[in-house]
Amino acid sequence: MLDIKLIRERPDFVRQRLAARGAGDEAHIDEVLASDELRRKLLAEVEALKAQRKRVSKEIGALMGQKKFEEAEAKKKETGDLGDRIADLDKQAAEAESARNQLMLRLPNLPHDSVPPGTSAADNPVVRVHGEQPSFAFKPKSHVDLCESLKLVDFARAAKLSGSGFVLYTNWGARIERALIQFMLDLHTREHGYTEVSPPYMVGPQCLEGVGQFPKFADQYYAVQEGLDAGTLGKLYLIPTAETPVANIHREEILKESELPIHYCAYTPCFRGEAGAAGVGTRGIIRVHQFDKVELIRIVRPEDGYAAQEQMLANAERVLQLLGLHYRVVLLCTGDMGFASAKTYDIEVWAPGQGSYLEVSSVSNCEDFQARRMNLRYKSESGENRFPHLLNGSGTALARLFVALVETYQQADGSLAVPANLQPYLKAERIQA
RNA sequence: GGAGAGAUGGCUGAGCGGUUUAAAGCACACGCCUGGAAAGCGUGAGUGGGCUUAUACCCCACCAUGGGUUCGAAUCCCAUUCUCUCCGCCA
Repeated sequence: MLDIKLIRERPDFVRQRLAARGAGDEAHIDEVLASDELRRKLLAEVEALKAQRKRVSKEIGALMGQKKFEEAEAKKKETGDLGDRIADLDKQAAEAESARNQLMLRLPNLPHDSVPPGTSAADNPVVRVHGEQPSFAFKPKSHVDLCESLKLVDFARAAKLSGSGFVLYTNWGARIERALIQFMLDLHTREHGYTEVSPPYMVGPQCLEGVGQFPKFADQYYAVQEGLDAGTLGKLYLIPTAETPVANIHREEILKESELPIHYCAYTPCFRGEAGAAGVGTRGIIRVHQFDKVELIRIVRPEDGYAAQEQMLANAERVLQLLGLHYRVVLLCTGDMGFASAKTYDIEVWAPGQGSYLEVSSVSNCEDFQARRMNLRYKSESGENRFPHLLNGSGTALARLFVALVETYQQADGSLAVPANLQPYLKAERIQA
């Protein structure tokens, strides 16, 4: 959520930054300002009436205490219709506030100054490239074929269980998945200073609203219903990312400045409806309804936000470096950034069988956008309550990492070499059919 | 799912229609006292919003949440949520 004071005081600046996203959100600023002004006008009116009611009620109390009942009755008549007028104005003010907030919840974050202008992924500058595309003496196969031949994934039976877009990892496939999760959690907790948490995989809608997934993108996620009780539908949602529960851990709290920075990492499965995405990259496990991910979250002081983002990016890159994978880092342009983010880097890993880069990590600084939505604050040394910066980054997403790993380490004989840093976890140097 | 108890500021905890402007204690900040500290004494201090150049005044709201009764609700009524104890079911 943007700061209403900023919108009031610098509406042109806000419009200009929203326009940079190219989604037309700047058109709503006038509506926000109108409902905000109406709300304040109504508040001034109703609060004056409440002050009056309070004063008279106190006088009535005093008269009752002195047993002057007749005078008290007279006073009661005086305030007779005050209650109704207050109730009416209260309702109007609440409606104006609600209208303003509904609009505000649908406004995305303002892009940071350092974000390049652009309209699509084609405009994202490459920040750096790590390593080189591996060369093969043979034509590298797709992970789909490798998973079939090495029996890492059973696509047909996954579809039998859950329909398309789901993965049944089998035998070494399941063990690789687990090894990767364990490897990443160990790296981030032991070497990068994150505290591991294991959150619920279902959360209430306020958590999705807190990080900016609701209300605008409510059609993207799985709502849960308990048994056959339709009344429970929408009380809980399957998490689309660990960011949803973990970033919300301290919602509505006032932290001490000395508690910052907070670093969390979490493994969770992620569930995404991907409405409207049918047919797009659906072959294999590149785009699926359920995938695993190790997520990094930081809660930091505003002045530390952008330095923390660079560190998080480095933390995520380290995963790919240790696995010996070729990747590049891109900086998302204004038109390609997510709703809540002020600045986002993507890490794209090379998948030789696909002949393309796959997004495995997205590292965002949401500044105070999410903190405002979830009312998360910290008390500064000087005693004022401030909104911290919230950062999230994948460290990294599985499925696509699995694809890159399998396609990169495939051998001429159809077997799979295990990268050195994964061998202690898999207790194997090579996997064959 | 059944029965009972409960939810008050950072924490503990009183208040159960109108001198409550939410007592008191702990913790916190500042001051006095002291050689320094402790103790003692004094003062201050919650959150959000409105008005405002203002972090100054003043005003409004907030005692789990949402409704209701009343001139007036932390207090009475209803619903909901959550916590605890016991029973049932259960990995």
